[in-house]
Amino acid sequence: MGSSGHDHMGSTERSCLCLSPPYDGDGIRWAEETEDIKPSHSLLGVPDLSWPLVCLTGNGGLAREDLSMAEAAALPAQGLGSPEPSPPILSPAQNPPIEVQGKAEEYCLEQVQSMVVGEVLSDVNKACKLLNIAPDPQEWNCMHVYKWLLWTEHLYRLPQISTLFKELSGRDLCSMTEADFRERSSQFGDMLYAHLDIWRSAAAMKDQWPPEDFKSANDNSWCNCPSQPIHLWQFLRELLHKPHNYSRCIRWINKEKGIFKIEDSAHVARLWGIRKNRPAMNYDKLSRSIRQYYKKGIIRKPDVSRRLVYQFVNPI
DNA sequence: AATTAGGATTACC
DNA sequence: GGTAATCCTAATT
Repeated sequence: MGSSGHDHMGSTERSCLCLSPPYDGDGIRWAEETEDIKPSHSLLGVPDLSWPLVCLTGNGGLAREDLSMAEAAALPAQGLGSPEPSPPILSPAQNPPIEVQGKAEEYCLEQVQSMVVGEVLSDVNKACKLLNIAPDPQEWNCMHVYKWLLWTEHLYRLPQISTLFKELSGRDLCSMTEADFRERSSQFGDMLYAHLDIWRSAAAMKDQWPPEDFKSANDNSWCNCPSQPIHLWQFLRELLHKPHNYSRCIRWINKEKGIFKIEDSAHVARLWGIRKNRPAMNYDKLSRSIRQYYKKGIIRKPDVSRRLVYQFVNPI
C-alpha cells in the first residue's frame, strides 16, 4: 500500500542534548569561579584540591544557590531524615507526545545529579584523606571537628569561624539545628550547616556509591551524544542498574539469571528515544530491536515466556 | 489492546 | 557491513 513518504524528520541533523565531557577540561561550573582560589596556607600543604561545586562566587558573597544545588543533588539517594526517599522520578503515567522535551530534560537532570553526587563524594573523600578524618561527622572528635572547620574556612574563605564552634564533637555538631548554627554565626551559620549537611549525606551514601554502572566500560551516561553509539542492550542494562530511578518502568525479575521485565513499555521506549534522539521511538520499534538480539544471542525470551519479560543470555 | 514474531527496507555510523 | 529505525503482516495473549 501507499508507503510513499517515509517520515524523514530531518534526521541527519540530530540535535545533541549533550553536556560535553564530564569534568576535566571545562565541564560544568555552577559557581563561576573567580580567577583562582589558591589556598594561602597551610593546614593542608596540598597544592590544589578543586571543589568545583562548593566554590564561592567571588567577592565574598556566598553562593547559597550553589550550596543548595549541591545539597539537593547529594540528597536524593539518601536524604538525611527521610527513611523512604522518594526519587525524583518520571511519572509512569501517560505519554503525551509533546512531552518528550520535558522528559529529555528530566533524563538529563538525572544524569547531572549522578555526576554531581559523584563529584561531591569524590571531593569529600579527598578532604577526608587530606585531613585524616572519617567521612561521617558523627565519628569526629573535637580535633576532627576543628580540622573540618579550618578546612571549611579555607574553602569558603571565611573569617575565623572555627572559634565559634569550639569544643564540639562531631556528634554535638550533628545534633545542632540550623538555628543553632545561626546562633553561633549569624552570617555563616546557615552555610556551615548546609556544608555539614552535604558531608552527612555523603557519608550516608558512601556505601552505595559508586553504583556498578558508574565507571563501567559501557558507561557513556554523561552524554547523550552518540560518541560511541550505545547499544540497546547496554541501555537497558543501564536502566536496570539504576533501580532507584527506573524501577517503575524496568526492573529485574531475577538479576542472577538476567531476567528483567519492562513494566512501562512506553516509558522505556521514550527514554530510549531520548537517548538516541529518535522522538518517534515507540515500544513497537524498540521491541523489534530487542528481537534482533535473539539471533545474536544477546537477549532472549525466558524459558517460560511472559509478556514484556526478557532475559540477557549472558547475565553479569 | 497490546504484545510477539520476524521479513523487508531504509538510514546511519 | 553491522546496528537500528521504520514499516508491515500475522499470530498470540
